[in-house]
Amino acid sequence: MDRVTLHHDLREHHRKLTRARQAVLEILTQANRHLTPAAVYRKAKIKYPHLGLTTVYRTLDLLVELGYIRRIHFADGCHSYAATAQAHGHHLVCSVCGRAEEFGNCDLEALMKSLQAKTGFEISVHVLELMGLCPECRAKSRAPKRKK
Amino acid sequence: MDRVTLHHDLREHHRKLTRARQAVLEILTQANRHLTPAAVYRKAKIKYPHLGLTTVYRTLDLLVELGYIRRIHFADGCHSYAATAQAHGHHLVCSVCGRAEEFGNCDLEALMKSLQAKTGFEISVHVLELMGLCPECRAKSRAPKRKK
DNA sequence: TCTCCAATTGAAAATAATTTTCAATTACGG
DNA sequence: CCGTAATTGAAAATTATTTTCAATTGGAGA
Ligand SMILES: [Mn+2]
Ligand SMILES: [Mn+2]
Ligand SMILES: [Zn+2]
Ligand SMILES: [Zn+2]
Repeated sequence: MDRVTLHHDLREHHRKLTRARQAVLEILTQANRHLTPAAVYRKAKIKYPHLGLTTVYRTLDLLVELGYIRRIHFADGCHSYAATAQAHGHHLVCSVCGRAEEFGNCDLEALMKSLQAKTGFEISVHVLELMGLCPECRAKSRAPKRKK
Repeated sequence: MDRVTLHHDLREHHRKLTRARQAVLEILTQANRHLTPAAVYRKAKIKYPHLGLTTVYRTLDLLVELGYIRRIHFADGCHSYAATAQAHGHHLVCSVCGRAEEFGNCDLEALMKSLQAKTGFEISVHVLELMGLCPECRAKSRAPKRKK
């Protein structure tokens, strides 16, 4: 996941390691939460002022392709991104603060087997995303409301 | 799922049963596949020429809210909709023809329990979507390629 | 270290997608 | 039927995303 690995992966695809790419990945990796393209742009621009929004869009696509980040889907206001550490990871997202926790072991084998048998579909991809309250936001929401 | 049920559900929310709403739901229910807002508009407009795209967007939101349809997410070109028969249904989508097969019993209890314990998150919502080839498209893709 | 060139970039413009406005219309409880 | 809140669709406004293209840059190879 570090710069070296990225550089390596990029080389394999005949792509270059650029400041723009480093900035975008860095932002998402350190954010520990999901971010929209616009938010990534805003934050990354601080580290690398010359950055353009177009490049952010292109970079997000690239990083998804390489598996460094994943697209998060919401009921409304779709399209946010979160960093991934695992090759096959999913996210557990806090609906209040946006924190995105990665998890693997999405054990869907049994379900998929049974569905393949029942429907004849040949399943190749799955999208799994869990949403709720992170421990911190959970505590806050329980705490007695203060003034007003 | 029929008109009567819809009328009833709408009444509970102080909403009216209109031709536009009937047209949109009918299209999605009979389509047996996922459709983008624009596609729904195109098709529904045939049954009800006076229909406006704005209304389609509003209606899709409403139907999702009432649980008659569900939003389908794709890696790219997000945002399609598919009808649902079950209160808690997910979709198995064919990546070639778009056919959307509904399934319930998404048995994620064990996974969620384990994650709640491990992370402290209080999980309340989950998004699960499976993609692959439907039996028909599967057969076609296997069949020897013809001319050219 | 220097060269060369494919890959990359960002501004601007073009598109696509979605939402807001608002005056006219319609569903439906009474 | 009436009265009225809900709905509608055209047009305009916003937002989101993609395309263009000339200038710049990373990095493989000399
Ligand atoms: Mn989505
Ligand atoms: Mn489920
Ligand atoms: Zn939180
Ligand atoms: Zn198919």
